[in-house]
Amino acid sequence: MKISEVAELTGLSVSTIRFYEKSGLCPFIQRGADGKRRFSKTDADWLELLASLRATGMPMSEMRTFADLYASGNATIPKRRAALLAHRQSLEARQAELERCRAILDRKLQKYDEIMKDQT
Amino acid sequence: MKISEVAELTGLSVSTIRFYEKSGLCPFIQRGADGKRRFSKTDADWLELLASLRATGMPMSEMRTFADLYASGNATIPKRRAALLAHRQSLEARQAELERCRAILDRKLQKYDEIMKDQT
DNA sequence: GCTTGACCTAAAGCAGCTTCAGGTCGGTAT
DNA sequence: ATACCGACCTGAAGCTGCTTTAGGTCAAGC
Repeated sequence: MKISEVAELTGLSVSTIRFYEKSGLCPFIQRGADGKRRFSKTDADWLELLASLRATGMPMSEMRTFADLYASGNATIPKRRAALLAHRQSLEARQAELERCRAILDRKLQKYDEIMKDQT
Repeated sequence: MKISEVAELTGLSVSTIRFYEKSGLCPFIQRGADGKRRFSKTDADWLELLASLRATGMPMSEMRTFADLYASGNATIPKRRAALLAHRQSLEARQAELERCRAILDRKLQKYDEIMKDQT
């Protein structure tokens, strides 16, 4: 698979994928004889997971830790599981926070509606 | 009200509030004779709204536009309403995206569980 | 009177990308 | 053949949205 296809698949930009590789989040990507990156299915899946972690607000430092665990093989699965569980928690908090903000926006919208009605 | 109280109330940091003022998101904050900022209830409410917009991903450029409308009085309320409605839409998209990512994380967690069970 | 703490400013630093400048290929239209 | 195009490459600079730092004022309490 080439980088543009992985970008399409994961929703990450081509630049972001290169940036992630440089940052050590996926240091295992192979190169063809032409020097271009070649992504396996496994690579693509990993990048999709990275994309989800990032999209849900995991900082890069934490992603880096997670990637290092991933790179050291299956023995680290319990640790990875724990990390994901913890992140899931913080994601739920984030979702609750978004709901709270949505309520604030909705109240404001209602106020605007009232003002506009009064002025008719 | 002093800045630390508004920070407490809105969840913004003191630095962020100062930064927002400098960026023209709330250019109406009064100063006491001592040169310190004095926030009215209205100011605090406005900053709370700003905080919600920011927390839900509105870019500063858009907040700036919104703030400029706010600063030019009640005649701009229909425009502000439209802006908030549009933002609400994008917030809903964002929430859906978070749900999607959560599903990916959950699938991954389940996989980990299976692997750990198999290895028992 | 001296320290402590809340405030102030301007400027530098940081995270997480994105964009730019400049270069190498392989394919295709002329 | 050659000239051009698009996808890839690298390294470095630029951007957004804060946070941190350095350095200073002032009122209050010991």
